[in-house]
Amino acid sequence: MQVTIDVTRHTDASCASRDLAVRCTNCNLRELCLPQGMAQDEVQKINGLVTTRRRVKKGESLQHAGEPFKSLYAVRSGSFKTCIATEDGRDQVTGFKMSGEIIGLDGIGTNSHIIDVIALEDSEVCAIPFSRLEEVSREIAGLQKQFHRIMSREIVGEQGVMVLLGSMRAEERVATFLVNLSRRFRARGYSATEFHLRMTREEIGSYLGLKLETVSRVMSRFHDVGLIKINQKHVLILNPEGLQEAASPSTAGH
Amino acid sequence: MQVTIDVTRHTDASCASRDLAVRCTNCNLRELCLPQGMAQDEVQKINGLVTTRRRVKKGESLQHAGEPFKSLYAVRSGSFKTCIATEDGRDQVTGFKMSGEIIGLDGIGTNSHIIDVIALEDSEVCAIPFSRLEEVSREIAGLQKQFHRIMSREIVGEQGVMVLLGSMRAEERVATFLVNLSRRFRARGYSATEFHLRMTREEIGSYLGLKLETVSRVMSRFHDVGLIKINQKHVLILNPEGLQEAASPSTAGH
DNA sequence: GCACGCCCTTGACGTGGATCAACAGGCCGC
DNA sequence: GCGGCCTGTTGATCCACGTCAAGGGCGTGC
Repeated sequence: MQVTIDVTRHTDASCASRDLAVRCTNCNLRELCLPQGMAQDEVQKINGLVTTRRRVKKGESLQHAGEPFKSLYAVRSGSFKTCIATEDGRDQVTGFKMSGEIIGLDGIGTNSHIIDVIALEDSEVCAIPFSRLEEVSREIAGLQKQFHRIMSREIVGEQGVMVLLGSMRAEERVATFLVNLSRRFRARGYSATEFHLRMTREEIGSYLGLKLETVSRVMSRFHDVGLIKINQKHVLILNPEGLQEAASPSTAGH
Repeated sequence: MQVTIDVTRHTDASCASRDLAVRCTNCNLRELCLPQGMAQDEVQKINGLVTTRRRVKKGESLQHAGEPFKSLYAVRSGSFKTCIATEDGRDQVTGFKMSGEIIGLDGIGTNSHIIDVIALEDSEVCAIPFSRLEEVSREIAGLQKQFHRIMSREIVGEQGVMVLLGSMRAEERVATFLVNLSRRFRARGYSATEFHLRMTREEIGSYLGLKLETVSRVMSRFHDVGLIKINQKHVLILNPEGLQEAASPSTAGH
């Protein structure tokens, strides 16, 4: 009886058995996450970096704006939205984070977070104490390099969003969003053409600088012209090339 | 005769005498630039980081998208715009860089630049070979920390622009832009209320996600209601609080 | 199994900023 | 000093998206 219960626990918690829990070496996300591109022996040296796992229930927050910055988090499972609340009451979604992605880089500059991070589903993260990360990356050049790459890619990704917000029309924004999600799902071994949106139309709209009605309308239009099949949060991409084309119109135009 | 010429050179190039040229220790920008917040003895150790100065004439480019990434640049004098050209022909200004600010962080992730950087006036930069920066920051914790801070602030700054582009109206965008410029001029010891725009209306519009006509109209409106006095590129801020209020409306509303 | 609330969809209408167009001022080369 | 070009201003019109409103599907708790 006792035994049965333990086993169930291990199963539901995936590879959450105490010892393996904090090992990057054995993590199936290592090629998406912090250890990506690092040599095998280097990865072993960073096993100790992750001190704790943390579970965050749907709707709960992982970090709050204003809190002191201590740790970065690597998403182990589930997904999150990152939001900024401005002084004047605006609240905007600035990104969605999936497994293997790093959260908390906003806190480094001022030692306190400026971004709220909220779980879109029951999720789990690996906490990486930042002072340890800095120490270890002074010793392991591969870790240092990889951390710099991650920050730089964050910067580049945001520039992409700036272009989206600054110069794309509603249809292009939504198409770009779907293509981007599709790529990220594929990179994680999921279907690139069929997936479940974890966020509401309002959250998508906030991220894309559109109102939820516009997001809904554009998706319906894509559905009507046969680019996708969409039913509430379930998405099926019927014509990936067409969607890509809708995301950056003139690309295939020449 | 020979002597006279040398002296003139030194004057015009500011502190550009060969030895001092590459010294962060003596640079009057050290509290805005890479050495900011570092201990005196640490700053001495990074003197050697800057190997070369580079002059860039107005309209010339400092780096081009697609070029291999070798160095970061610290703006020594003058100013730049950073632009992304997307595959589908869009070209958007993603930022303006002033003295003390670091350029080139976009290249770290992929080892090649994705951003074009163009001088808005005759300018000068300090080149910081990135491999040297990584080496030295493994030895000097203060440099490592400061470099991480700079990257993090870049990320946070871009999130601010995302909020601007995603949820602000035209007047708020322009007001925010002017307030931001004002702060940066003040931080550099210039007047916060009277300055010269180095960029055109079109460049401002591209950055703010507006058309040049809209930028012009909004500025004229600000002029008419007495917030600013604007004549072509010359700006005089008459009512800083009012402008701040226009930038985030409900802030002072409660 | 029913009722409530949340999320999504769809329609009708309004508007902020884009577009199109004309013109004016400043700067540069000749 | 003059003409051409680039940049900026301003007006008239248009349209993409926002706003307002109604209704429907689906999950959840009692």
